[in-house]
Amino acid sequence: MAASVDTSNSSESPASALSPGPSFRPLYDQIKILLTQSLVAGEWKPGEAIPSEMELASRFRVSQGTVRKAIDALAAENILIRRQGKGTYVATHTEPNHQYRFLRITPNVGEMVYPTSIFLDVKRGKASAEIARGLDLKAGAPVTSIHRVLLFSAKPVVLDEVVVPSTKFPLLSLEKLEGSGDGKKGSLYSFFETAYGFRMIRAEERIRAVAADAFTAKTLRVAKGTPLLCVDRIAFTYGDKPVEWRRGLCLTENYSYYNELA
Amino acid sequence: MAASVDTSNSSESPASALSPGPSFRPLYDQIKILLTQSLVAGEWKPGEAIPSEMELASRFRVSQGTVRKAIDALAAENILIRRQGKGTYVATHTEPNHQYRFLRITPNVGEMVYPTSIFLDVKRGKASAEIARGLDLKAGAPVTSIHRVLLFSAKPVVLDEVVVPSTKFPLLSLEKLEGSGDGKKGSLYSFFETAYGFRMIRAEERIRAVAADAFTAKTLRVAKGTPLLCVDRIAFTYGDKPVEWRRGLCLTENYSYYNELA
DNA sequence: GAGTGGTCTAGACCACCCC
DNA sequence: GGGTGGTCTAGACCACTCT
Repeated sequence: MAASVDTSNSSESPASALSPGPSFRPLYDQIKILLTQSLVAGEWKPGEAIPSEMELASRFRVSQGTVRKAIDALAAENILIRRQGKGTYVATHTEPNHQYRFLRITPNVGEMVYPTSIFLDVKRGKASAEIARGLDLKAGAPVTSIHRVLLFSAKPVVLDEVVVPSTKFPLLSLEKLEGSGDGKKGSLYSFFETAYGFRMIRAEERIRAVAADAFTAKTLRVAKGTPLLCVDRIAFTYGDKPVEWRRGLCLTENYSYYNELA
Repeated sequence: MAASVDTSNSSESPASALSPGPSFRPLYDQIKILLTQSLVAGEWKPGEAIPSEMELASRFRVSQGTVRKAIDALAAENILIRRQGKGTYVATHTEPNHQYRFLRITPNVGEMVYPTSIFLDVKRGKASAEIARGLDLKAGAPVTSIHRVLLFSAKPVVLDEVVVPSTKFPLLSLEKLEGSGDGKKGSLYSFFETAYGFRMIRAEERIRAVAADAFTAKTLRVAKGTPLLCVDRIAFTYGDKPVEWRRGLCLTENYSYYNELA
């Protein structure tokens, strides 16, 4: 117990000796870190409720308002979800709302439609230099790659290659992917969460335009050389650790990549 | 004065009769709206400081904490900027930090580099159906379009077409664009702000892959048919009013569109 | 030192959910 | 009715900037 906080916020204790030092850490920031640690440690699992603000306040020996501000920050990052009158929950890709949180491919016209997956194969191999760099692995480290096609309104639109470190995702196979409840429908992240306990909280993407090669063209049923979006993604879990590398080749005839700039 | 607020927050007053009605508007939300109105009315101009939290609190007859929460929201939307010890300022595209806030084209490797503009021409014409829809105009309304090339490290990378309603941007010409202090360097939005008082606060983009046509290919010095990113953008001012339509054709050999998903 | 934003507290009360 | 998040207040104190 007695998990109280560094209330003596004076000049001492550089904490981790980085840049000259902020030499000042707001209390709510320390609380936020403690909450994140509990999340990483698995104290509260995705979908579960965390303790009430009052309880956390007394546990950390701060006021409710301070806990509140810490939770606000985590909620803004989509790591926690507040539900008035019920409690605060650990976000999960399993819920319908958050199933496709990272999906930016949308129809050019009409209502949103969500894709279904067709898995082509699952292979084990060695990380290329590019992938090793992105996933923070040694070059040549064992990785597992998944190939799939995304169907929108029953038509093939995206050819995906998904690469994860084999050590973190053991026993990954076609059967396991298709056997899982949310195989065809439901995002991969939902599967990663339930099957391996990895929750993705953030991702970075780089988009380029490329010409379809023979295989891709055939898979997406277009002419070789057709311009496609090439979307490279790195996804991160708690603690900003990269876990997944992904390359999507996307036909943008009837769909496009939507983005809001603020 | 006496600009006080609807403190009687009871069930009455549907305000604008939309969905069944939230029938509850937090005080800070009303304050936020009042602040936005002052912004729209030009009471405080881009770059200027707004009154202190204390002063606003007494003006609106609420506590400092409530004003604070309203300002927090506007700061999160990049509409206001807080500076500890100095005051709260109206955000502007003029400042170096915010000059390229909406620019997502970044080098594949190495440090960020910012583009310079070469203006090709400025023409007046009528809004196409697509543009009229995007800018919320009548089809055929008078519009002014700017063509420019963006040079990164002195090499042509983007061919831009920028369309704005002529009524809102009168007397727009090549000379005016190039004569302005920030003609070649500096974003267009900086120019729009100083020359016409329009500040862009938000934008929506749709990205597709296309093949370069003859003119574009020549301009970007690549082969006709080269795959390019086609980035369509609509930019909005205060009150979410669309003001600018833009289409950028982007060579993604050494540059790519970067995006963070959270 | 005066003024501004930033943190923290303690307590009252409201809106929502579920029993 | 009791619990949870959400709003609002009033006041104390801290950190930063400028003069």
